[in-house]
Amino acid sequence: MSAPKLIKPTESELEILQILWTKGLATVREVHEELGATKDVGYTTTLKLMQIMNEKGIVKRDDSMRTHVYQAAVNKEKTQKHLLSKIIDNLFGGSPTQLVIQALGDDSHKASPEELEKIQALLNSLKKQ
Amino acid sequence: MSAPKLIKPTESELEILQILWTKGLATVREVHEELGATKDVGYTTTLKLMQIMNEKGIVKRDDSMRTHVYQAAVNKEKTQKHLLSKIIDNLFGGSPTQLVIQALGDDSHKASPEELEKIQALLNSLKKQ
DNA sequence: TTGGTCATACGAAAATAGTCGTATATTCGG
DNA sequence: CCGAATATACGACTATTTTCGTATGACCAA
Repeated sequence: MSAPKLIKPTESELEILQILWTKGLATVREVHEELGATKDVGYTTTLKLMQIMNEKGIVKRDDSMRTHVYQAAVNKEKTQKHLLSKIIDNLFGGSPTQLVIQALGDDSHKASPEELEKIQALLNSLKKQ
Repeated sequence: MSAPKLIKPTESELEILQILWTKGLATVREVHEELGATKDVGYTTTLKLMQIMNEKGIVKRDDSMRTHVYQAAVNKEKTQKHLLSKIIDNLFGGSPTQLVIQALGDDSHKASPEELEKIQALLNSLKKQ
């Protein structure tokens, strides 16, 4: 067995992870500027957060240059699944169905017809089993 | 407009809310004993938590008796929806579809055929719109 | 009535998370 | 070479959450 490594990123860390998952590689400044689109914090705050994430092993960095380059060190799908599992237990009493129903009924995040088809496809394959 | 009251229960508060949502009415001792099934904290910890929740308006209590009786003061579905919405943004980049896909693929929380039918039904009604 | 049990109140320590100021080093244009 | 801009390191302050010790009062059985 390799280390299971149950990571539990905080909310701020999750915001940064999202950016890294999208960009692949990024400097602190790049991350900070993208964060600036939604929140307003100082540059050193972002820096510190990313340093801590590095210590925790959530991100990796290449510090061979003066400007360090970061990337996510945790897998996106694994992290999502892990956190979601917690939420299913914590918020939906262990029932993923309840979660799915609430999610699909969320008016502020409507799913497009194409997305509905994706879900339908997945549903079909689950039914077969 | 009535007060929107955006409540954001912490994790511990959520554990307590789950119990109250299920039981309807409960004393601190009852909640604490049910909590004891999964975690191990002191009685006064549970008490304090519930007192704080009362101050925040997350729960209501009847303190006309020596032993106070608590109940949830926030709606279960509304709370789930609200927190889920945050998670969709925070963890799934705003895509409920991605969340649904991960949730349905969670091996540790399998959905039964009946539940899959429920989801199918909801999916059908969404497609019609 | 009195001691043991059980209840709430309350203060405050401990743990976690987020924020930023300041120091210091590197880079680069002029 | 010099100063402005930009980079990281790091300590410390703030806020929030979780935890529990202790005080105090009510209740009850012997």
